Amino acid sequence: MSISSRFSVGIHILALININKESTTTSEFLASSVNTNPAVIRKIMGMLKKAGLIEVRPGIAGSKLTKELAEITLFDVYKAVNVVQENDLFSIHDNPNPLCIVGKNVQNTIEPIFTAAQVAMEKVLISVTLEDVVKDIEAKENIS
Amino acid sequence: MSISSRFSVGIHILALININKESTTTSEFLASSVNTNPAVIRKIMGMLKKAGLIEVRPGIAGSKLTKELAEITLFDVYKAVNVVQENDLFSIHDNPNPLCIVGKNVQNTIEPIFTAAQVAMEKVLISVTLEDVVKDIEAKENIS
DNA sequence: TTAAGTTGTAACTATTTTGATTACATGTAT
DNA sequence: ATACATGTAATCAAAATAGTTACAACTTAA
Repeated sequence: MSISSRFSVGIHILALININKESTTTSEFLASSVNTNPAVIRKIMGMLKKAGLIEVRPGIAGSKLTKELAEITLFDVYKAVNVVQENDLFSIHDNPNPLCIVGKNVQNTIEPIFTAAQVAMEKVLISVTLEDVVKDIEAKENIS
Repeated sequence: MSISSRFSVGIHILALININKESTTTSEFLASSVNTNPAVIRKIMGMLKKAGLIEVRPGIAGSKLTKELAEITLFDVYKAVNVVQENDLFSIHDNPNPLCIVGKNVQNTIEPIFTAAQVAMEKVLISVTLEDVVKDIEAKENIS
């Protein structure tokens, strides 16, 4: 099972809003770039808005970032689009048998390990900003 | 979305086979400790067997580990039970529009970042052995 | 003030995965 | 031969994903 593509779509949306900042970036325009439905885009934009990453207003076409690219990390996007809950990257089977030494203690033994693994992953996301992403997109474009 | 509990159940199974090594550990016994169905246990045991972590034979009750506890990492279990595919912890939306600078390049830009995040998580799993887990389970048991 | 265009959101759908369950063939040992 | 285990397939309900349609609410401009 994979983490929802809402995350990569969220990154795509934010990068494109920035790159396209001289024009108005509507959900329809974004949808044609992402290759999905405008309603899907609007739903994700609603999450990005709720997280304070973008400004969008009913009836008004377009949207813009509320912060500088360098001030938005991929972790911010990841949290915004709600793809992995706090301390819930790994699920642990519940109600193991408390009469068994293993059943009684596995959960408490495993949980901190799973948390550490999740945190290590999230730290990588914290270390990358949208500025890094956009610069890399532009660099790749110039090469090709 | 969370990573399947097959992983935590796999750890539970291996730990219990070891702790119970003086007796025979049947799928029914394991099922009662994990609190699930024996067929579920057998399916996961089949994966652990295929990965070379345990010995089980048709018709013969019980199973044992093929290696020392200290030689089995949680990463081995994680790979065995097939909960996350290689380079596929995060899914990326496909067929973005190649006529858009972002659509054309996001995938290639994002992929290495996602891979790095996944690897960071997996490194934590590599660093923990079943011996660590079993010792912690026993320590918790002695305290309580 | 009406018309056109956009966002916000709900409802519905197909697909996929999970985890549980039942059933039974296959294999082993007494 | 009987009893018991494992191996495995088929089936099911529940949950999440991603797409689609539809429409209300809002804004702007003619």
